[in-house]
Amino acid sequence: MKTKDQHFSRGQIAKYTNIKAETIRYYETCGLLHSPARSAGGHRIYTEDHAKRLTFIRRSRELGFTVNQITGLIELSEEHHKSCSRVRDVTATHLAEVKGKIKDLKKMERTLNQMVSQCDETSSPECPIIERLFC
Amino acid sequence: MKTKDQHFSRGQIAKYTNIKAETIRYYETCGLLHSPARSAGGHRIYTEDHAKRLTFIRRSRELGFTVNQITGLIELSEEHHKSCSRVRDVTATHLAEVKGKIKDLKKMERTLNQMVSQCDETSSPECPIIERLFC
DNA sequence: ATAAAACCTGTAGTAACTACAGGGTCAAGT
DNA sequence: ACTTGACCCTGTAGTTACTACAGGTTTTAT
Repeated sequence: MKTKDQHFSRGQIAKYTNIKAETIRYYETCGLLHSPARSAGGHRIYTEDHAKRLTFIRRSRELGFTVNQITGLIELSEEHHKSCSRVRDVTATHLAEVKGKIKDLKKMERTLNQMVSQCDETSSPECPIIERLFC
Repeated sequence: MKTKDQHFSRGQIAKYTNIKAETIRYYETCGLLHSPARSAGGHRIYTEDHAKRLTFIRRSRELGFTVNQITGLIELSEEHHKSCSRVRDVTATHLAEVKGKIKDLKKMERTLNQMVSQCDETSSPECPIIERLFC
C-alpha cells in the first residue's frame, strides 16, 4: 500500500508544481519543505509527497499567506484533532489583513483618480498633482 | 525675499514632518533628500525646504509611490515646462498598478471568505480549508 | 561642570524570493 | 567508453523601504 514512488529532479518538480526551482530550494532552507533524499552525486530526489506539499504552499502563497503562516497551517494540518478551528482563526486573521489592505489601496485609488482627472481638466501651467503633493 | 530660515535638528524635523528620524537619514542616502548643512560638531541642520520636500515624500509614499517614482516626480516638478503630462503619466501608471493589486486582493478575499464560511458550516472532522489547499 | 538627551556612523536585519559564479553530475548519443 | 550539453550543486549577494542596533560624539539643560 505504498503511494506511487515517482521521483523528480528539482527542475522536474518545478515544472510539475509551477514553482521556480530556486524558490523550491528557498522553501527547503526555510524549513517549509522537508529535505529530500539525494542521489549518489548529491542531486535532490523529490517524491510525490514533496509535490503535494509544494502545491499546498503555492496555493497558500497565492492567497497571500506568509511563509510563517503556512508553516503554522502545515503544522495544524498534521495534528489530527482539534485543529480545524485554529486553521479557521489563522485564515480569518489573514482575511482581515487582506481587507485592511484593500481598504488602504482603495483610498489610494480614489485620490490617484482625482489627481489624474484634475490633471486632465486643468489648463493652468502648474501641475495640480505636484501642487497637491507639495502643499 | 528669503524664506523663513528656520532650522531643525533631525529629531525636530522628524516630528514636524511625521517621518521617523532614521527614515529621514535613509532618504538622504537614497538621494531623495538633499544633504543638509552640518553644525560644527557634525549634526545635520535642516531647513524649511527640507521639511517641504519631506512632506511631499510622505504624501507620495502614502499614495503608494515607490522611492524611484518619487525621485522621478521630484525631477519633473523641478522642470518648469511640459512636465505636467509626464507627471500625469507616472500617476496614471501607478494608479493602474494599484487597481491591479486591488483586483488580486479581492480575489484572495473572495476565496478566503468562502473558506472561512465553509469552516463555520462544516461538521466533518476534516478541515475544509486544509482539504482545499491540499487537493 | 555634569549628565541626560539627542545625534553621529556603519552595519545588519526584515520578507520572499531571484540571480549569479564557479563548480560537479547526469543522460543521451556516438 | 567517451563526450557534450543540460541540468544540478553550494554559497552569497541583490531586491524594497525601511528599522534597529552598537559604540561613540555633541548638544542642551541644570
